[in-house]
Amino acid sequence: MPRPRTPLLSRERIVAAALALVDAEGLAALSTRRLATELSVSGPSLYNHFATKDDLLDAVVDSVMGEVDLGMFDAPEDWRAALAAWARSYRAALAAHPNVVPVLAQGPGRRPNALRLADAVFGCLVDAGWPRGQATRIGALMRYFITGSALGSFAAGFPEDAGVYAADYPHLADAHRLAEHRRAVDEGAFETGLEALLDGLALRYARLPD
Amino acid sequence: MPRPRTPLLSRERIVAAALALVDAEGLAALSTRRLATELSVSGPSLYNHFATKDDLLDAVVDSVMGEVDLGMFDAPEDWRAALAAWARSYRAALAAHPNVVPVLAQGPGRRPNALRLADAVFGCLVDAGWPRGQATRIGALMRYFITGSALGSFAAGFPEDAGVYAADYPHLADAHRLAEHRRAVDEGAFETGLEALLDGLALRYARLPD
DNA sequence: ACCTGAACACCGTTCAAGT
DNA sequence: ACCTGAACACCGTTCAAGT
Repeated sequence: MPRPRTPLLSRERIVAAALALVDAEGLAALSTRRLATELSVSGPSLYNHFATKDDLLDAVVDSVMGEVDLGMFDAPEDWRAALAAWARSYRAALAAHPNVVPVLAQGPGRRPNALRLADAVFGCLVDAGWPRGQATRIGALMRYFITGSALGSFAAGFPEDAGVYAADYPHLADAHRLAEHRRAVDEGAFETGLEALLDGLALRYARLPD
Repeated sequence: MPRPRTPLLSRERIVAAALALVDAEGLAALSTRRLATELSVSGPSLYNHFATKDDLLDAVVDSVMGEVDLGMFDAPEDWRAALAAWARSYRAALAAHPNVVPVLAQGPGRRPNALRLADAVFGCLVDAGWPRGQATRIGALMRYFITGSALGSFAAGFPEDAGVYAADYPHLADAHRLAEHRRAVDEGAFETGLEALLDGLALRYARLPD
């Protein structure tokens, strides 16, 4: 059935299926052949819509970045509130798709939504009076913290098997129970870190010469 | 030449070669067959020393974690200074091997050096008087920030091609020059973030009931 | 115990062929 | 323009065979 009158595929359909696959089974499960099967199509068909698998992955990543709200930068009350709101929106978008974070954390590359995000954050900080050099560093360090917090659950990274800890790691005696509170631990750590970070930055802002 | 009298391989030799390969060409370049060739051995030979490729990768990751200094936790003067020294040592170890960070950021799993590290940090905070719940969150948020900062250079993530930014991303007009200052930007962002984070945490520590 | 070659079920990608 | 099957050079892993 070559060349159907109405195309079987579209970039949107491919990206959606790829994201679903990565969400459900991880980055390693995304193969062009597997994805094609999922779309009821033969492997090479995808190459009519994307030049390479990396190209496709770029589109998947940028579709996740597109979910980040940037509205708070349109008419920011103050930089701290805008940054906090943006950080929470950013983290929520990434936490919904943790398996793509390693790719997206490599930097914006040429992905439009990633560049738009970087532009908005930097612009807000400079408009608020931060020197350009400092604004760059703050954009970077916020990204460090947010991507790091979405890269994988802290709590889920510890084995539930209590036997792992006994004797060798005395302070981790209760670590096997982290899984129960997985969500609360991760969310609490993010909120604590975000507020601490903003407090620390506010101290520096107050010291800025004007 | 099967079964030489002195073994051709050892776990150490394999891990060292794998790390060198990942450092030089990235995670994607690490294949069992390629690694075997590098070691002048046939592909399946590796399976005498590691059960699977994932097993081998675990050993590679833990060898990097082993480079992190934990000595500052032996007799810590104060939690803040110890945490700062540890964070810098941790980041330096990861920044030397950025390509393995996505793997290691998934959590400690059953890797001994990763568990030892988590144990030392948590123990230091609890000994300093932090409540256990807070100590857990601080351990998590520090890891978020440190792994995020080592996951990929912020500066290097922006294309050097100035044409990418023109018109569409007005605030990023100078982003193409980030590459020149790559190291300074990344280091400056890490230091600013670390100090801000610790300042913010110190504020909370001062408010702790005793 | 530790290495080998052969084999299996997979990959990403190219390309000529179809309509 | 958009899909197909065949083909190429790769994967991770198993296994029987060697010493």
